Amino acid sequence: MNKSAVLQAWQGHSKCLHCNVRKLALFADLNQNDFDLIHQPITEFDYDAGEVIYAMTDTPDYVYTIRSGLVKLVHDLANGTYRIVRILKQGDVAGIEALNGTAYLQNAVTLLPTSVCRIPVTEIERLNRESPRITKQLTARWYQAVSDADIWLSELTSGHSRRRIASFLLHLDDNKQAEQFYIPTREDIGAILGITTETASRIIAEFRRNGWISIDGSKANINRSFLQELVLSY
Amino acid sequence: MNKSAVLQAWQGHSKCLHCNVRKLALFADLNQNDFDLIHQPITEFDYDAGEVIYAMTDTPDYVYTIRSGLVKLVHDLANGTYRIVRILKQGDVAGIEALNGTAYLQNAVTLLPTSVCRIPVTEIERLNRESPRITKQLTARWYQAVSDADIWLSELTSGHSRRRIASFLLHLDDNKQAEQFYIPTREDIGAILGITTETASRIIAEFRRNGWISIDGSKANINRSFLQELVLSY
DNA sequence: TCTAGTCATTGATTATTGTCAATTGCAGGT
DNA sequence: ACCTGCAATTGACAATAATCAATGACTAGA
Repeated sequence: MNKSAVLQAWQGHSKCLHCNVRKLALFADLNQNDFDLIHQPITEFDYDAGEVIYAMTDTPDYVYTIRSGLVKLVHDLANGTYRIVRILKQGDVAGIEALNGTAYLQNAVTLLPTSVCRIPVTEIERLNRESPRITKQLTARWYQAVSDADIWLSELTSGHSRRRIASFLLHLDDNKQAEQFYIPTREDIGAILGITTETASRIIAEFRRNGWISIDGSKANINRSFLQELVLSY
Repeated sequence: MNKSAVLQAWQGHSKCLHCNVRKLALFADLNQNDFDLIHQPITEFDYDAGEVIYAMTDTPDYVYTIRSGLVKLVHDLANGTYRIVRILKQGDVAGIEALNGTAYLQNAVTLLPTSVCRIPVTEIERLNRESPRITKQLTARWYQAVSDADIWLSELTSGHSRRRIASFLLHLDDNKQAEQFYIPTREDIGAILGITTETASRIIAEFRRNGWISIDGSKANINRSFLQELVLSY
């Protein structure tokens, strides 16, 4: 496992206000006065790909905002396998369940080099008591988590694996932030869709032969129409 | 579709305070003063089995608390099939996503005769602004929704169908509120686990022959140890 | 009690996926 | 350029699940 670097730790009001991803994130609606309410430091962390941001066994004291990069939420199963329940991108919140004080529901692991802001739960609770402007964003973030979970559950685990993979690729394409999107390893795709690595590999290789997807390393482009047709017909 | 009956509509403070399922529900921590803040009526509805409490296409103006009965959240897929993403029981909240104002994420359909309280979103928002006591419960309910979705996603859609069914039966047994638990139709079990009706039927019939489950109509009992072993080994 | 309708079960067959194993491709380090 | 190691792909075969079809069981009404 690689080492992570702490870039900056600051008293909330100094830098958050001018953060260039804030408009996407949990603090989108806060103003100068709100930031002055923050007592504990908000810390920025940088991770290499494959590092653990938090584990299920960690005390749930922080919520994380993703500044850049990509994060998978990994649920370990009793039989030694694992499932990936969501992928988070810039502006998304990881570990919002810490606000309930019980436990993190999954492990958060970076897929790419990733930068996050670590926000103490105590500060979010304080803001929620003393400023109305965080409340709407919190509701939106909870909604996002439930909505994503439900969509993954209903869309990505239904039908044959060919349909699931097509559906997942379309989902990645919908959420891409550049011309290409990051395509996970075949093993991770298997853990997302509930199929084996080999099945994932076979079908993606087939899509590639069909010209429905072009892959260069971990970047990919798709031809949406063929995949959309496949999703509907199966 | 059957007809539903409105039992009572009241100004919040009069009956909620003495409601016998309140301690389980969203209003668990509220006091007399909090109830006095409620302006719009909270209405109790009774449904027969198979009725729709709300549909995805409805305007998301209400959150529902389940007083008794059982409710399935049904996500319709583009290809005409459907998936069940959760089952809700007494004390659970249905439609919490209405608080984000966008849309209901699924259709809520009763599995048994069911009684609910319909709470206007405006009243929850008012309470959230004016009383701190609802905030903790709201967080807990959002957490519950995310947690349930993630558990269903990771535990119930992993492995072969024999394992999934065993896992689901254990889940039902964990959440039972009496000696027996309600076992869904084989079609619904299929829609929950992402398998066909026939496969669900075959495996449950097999479990029955093995003596791992006994079924009387829609009520069932299980022998946990055999099923637990199966979940771990697969 | 009889009957229509729905749900559950089972059989036969095909299609899909998992499993085990080998090979190929590719990136980083020397 | 040459290893080394991991990821991706492919093959062969077995296991599992879907599909199509029929039968049995049960329930609400007539």
